[in-house]
Amino acid sequence: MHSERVASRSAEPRDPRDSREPRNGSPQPDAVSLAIIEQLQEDGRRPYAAIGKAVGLSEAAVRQRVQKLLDQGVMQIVAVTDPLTVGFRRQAMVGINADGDLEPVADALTAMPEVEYVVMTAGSFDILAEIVCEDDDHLLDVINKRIRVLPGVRSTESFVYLKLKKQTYMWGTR
Amino acid sequence: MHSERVASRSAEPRDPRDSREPRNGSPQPDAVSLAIIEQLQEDGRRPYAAIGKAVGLSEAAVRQRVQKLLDQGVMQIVAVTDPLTVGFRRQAMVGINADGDLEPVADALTAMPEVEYVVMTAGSFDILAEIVCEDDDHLLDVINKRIRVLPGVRSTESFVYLKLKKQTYMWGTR
DNA sequence: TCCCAGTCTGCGGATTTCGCAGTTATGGGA
DNA sequence: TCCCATAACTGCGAAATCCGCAGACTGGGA
Repeated sequence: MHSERVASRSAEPRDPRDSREPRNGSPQPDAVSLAIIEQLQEDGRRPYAAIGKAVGLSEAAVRQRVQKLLDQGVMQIVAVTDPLTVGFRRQAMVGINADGDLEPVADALTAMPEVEYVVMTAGSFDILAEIVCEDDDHLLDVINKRIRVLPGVRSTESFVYLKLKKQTYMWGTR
Repeated sequence: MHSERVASRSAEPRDPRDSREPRNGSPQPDAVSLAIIEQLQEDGRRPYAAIGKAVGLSEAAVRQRVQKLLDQGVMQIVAVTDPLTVGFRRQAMVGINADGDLEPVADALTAMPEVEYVVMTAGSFDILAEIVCEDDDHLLDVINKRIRVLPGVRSTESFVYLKLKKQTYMWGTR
């Protein structure tokens, strides 16, 4: 039954456009690793043997690949919740405009524990940051006293969450 | 096998104001369950026995509570990645303004596989939606042909992702 | 007081994880 | 082309974990 071995490594094209991605040294996962990630996006606790059966590898091989993906930071296996249902009362997306290099601003945001998500964007905001707080006072404090005073920050605009409708991590499976 | 459940939580079928819930089924997990969630936010594969030691319960009790949290849709255990590092080339946040009831618009967005995140907000956008696509054409198609034509949608504004700086799921631990 | 539903504990048996040694494939370099 | 170093995969036994179940405990409500 080895007639159909999955092209496991560099035998496969691995996408011609991946020439630039030298950023953090984390290479593009190949097709098999993507399949493993998909399995774990469906159920983060799925046994390695079951994953192996699905992607055509032995249990040990899956285990080694998962460990490598975790070590490289390509993937994390975690519990996710809707913060609004577990005690956090105020959540907001904040659009930020800043002068000059955005990196220091983004790094400062990243360092804040209330900030869960930071992304640099093209468009009328330079940075989007998602904030999770316990109440209005807390939220106001973070935005007003900690974000708006960061060097370079020119303006902010806040979008307070009213209801989370969808939160998926299964983009690979469609 | 494992619990194949977990998946079908996207549309949030539960009404937040539902009246009948015995005790623990409430939208507010108790302190012990929150502690369990925190453990699993650090490592989604942490053994039940280790969690039990950390929160002061037996292995079996932890297992039962985790299963209930999963069944209730309070929490999911999944693999998360930065889509930009695993093959998806274009990602964007889209701010949407619409007329009248926003629910149908939000539901339509929720039904789209490229839409990973939908939240109704207060502020100059009514809805924020995060979109994951394979390339520019795909992204344009989703925004232009599928979102902007939804009944009630008045306008959209897109923020294309340049670099994801932070993505955390450990708000509980601080 | 009795009953009931919900939760916890303890405990085997089944399953999974883990570490390791051996084998195979890949990519250069001489 | 040959050969070696590295990386990846497999198989397997031991240890750890998961899982289902039965019994005990608890806090209301009738």
